[in-house]
Amino acid sequence: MPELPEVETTRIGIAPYILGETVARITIRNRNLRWPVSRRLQRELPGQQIRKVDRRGKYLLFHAERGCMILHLGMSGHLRVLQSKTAATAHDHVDIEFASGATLRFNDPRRFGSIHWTMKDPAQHALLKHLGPEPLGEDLQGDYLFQQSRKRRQAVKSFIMDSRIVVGVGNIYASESLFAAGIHPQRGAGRISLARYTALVDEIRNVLKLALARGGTTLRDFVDGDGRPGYFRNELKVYDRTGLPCLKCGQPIKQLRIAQRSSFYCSCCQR
DNA sequence: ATGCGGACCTGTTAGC
DNA sequence: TGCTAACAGGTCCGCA
Repeated sequence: MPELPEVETTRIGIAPYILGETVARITIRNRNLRWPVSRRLQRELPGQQIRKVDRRGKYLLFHAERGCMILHLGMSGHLRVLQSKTAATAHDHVDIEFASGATLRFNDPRRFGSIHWTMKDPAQHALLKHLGPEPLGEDLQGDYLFQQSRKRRQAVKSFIMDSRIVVGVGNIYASESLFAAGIHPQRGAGRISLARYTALVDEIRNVLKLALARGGTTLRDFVDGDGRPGYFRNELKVYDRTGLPCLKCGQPIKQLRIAQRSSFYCSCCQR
């Protein structure tokens, strides 16, 4: 479900309801997410106020007074704020209940998501420590990608989806930004010029920003913290458009698998 | 060191 | 219509 725009849409959607609120209780119905939900979270977060809701890559950071809850939505995870008592349904694994009566509910059918608790600087957490720069910040520049990619034979699509290189570029937006930049997804990362990486960085930003403005992409089931779908699906130029005419040249969009992920491109517009 | 495949899960869809 | 296989928005780990 979520790439960076969906995670950010979720953050923006839920933050107003939980900022400044005090956690009253945490109910865990199924602890077995990608990693077991820590018992320390359940023990230590109640009684604390949520001071800030941040995002790092696709991780959401809930800063409390003493400690930080780190949450990843995985492939199918979803957060909602419920204003009143609502019966749990299938895959409602964790509830963070607030003194106000509101509940932050984590639902995740595939359980690829995870929830962690740290009392240190979350940036030093093992899962966050080695993350690359944010694509919407100043640190991501064409020359950075150019330098990092030298001597790498890996497909450029896998390269930009590597969170150690840059965070937040998932399978949809990798295909979309490579199309916009006119780069073939299978081209070796080390065989792309500085000028083309500069163009690619621009397109990664454009695609992510537009997706964010549309509230993310809803393919099947993504909804934001208020239950609304995202509308970026209407803007997709290549993703899931196999066989349909390229919107630039009219040739049919092609599909191939790169590192076990479906990849979409136009063989005429992308080299 | 880099890069690949496998693994973790359930739900939906395509194809026979 | 019903069964089965393939696939799905992520990413860590272990092995070559």
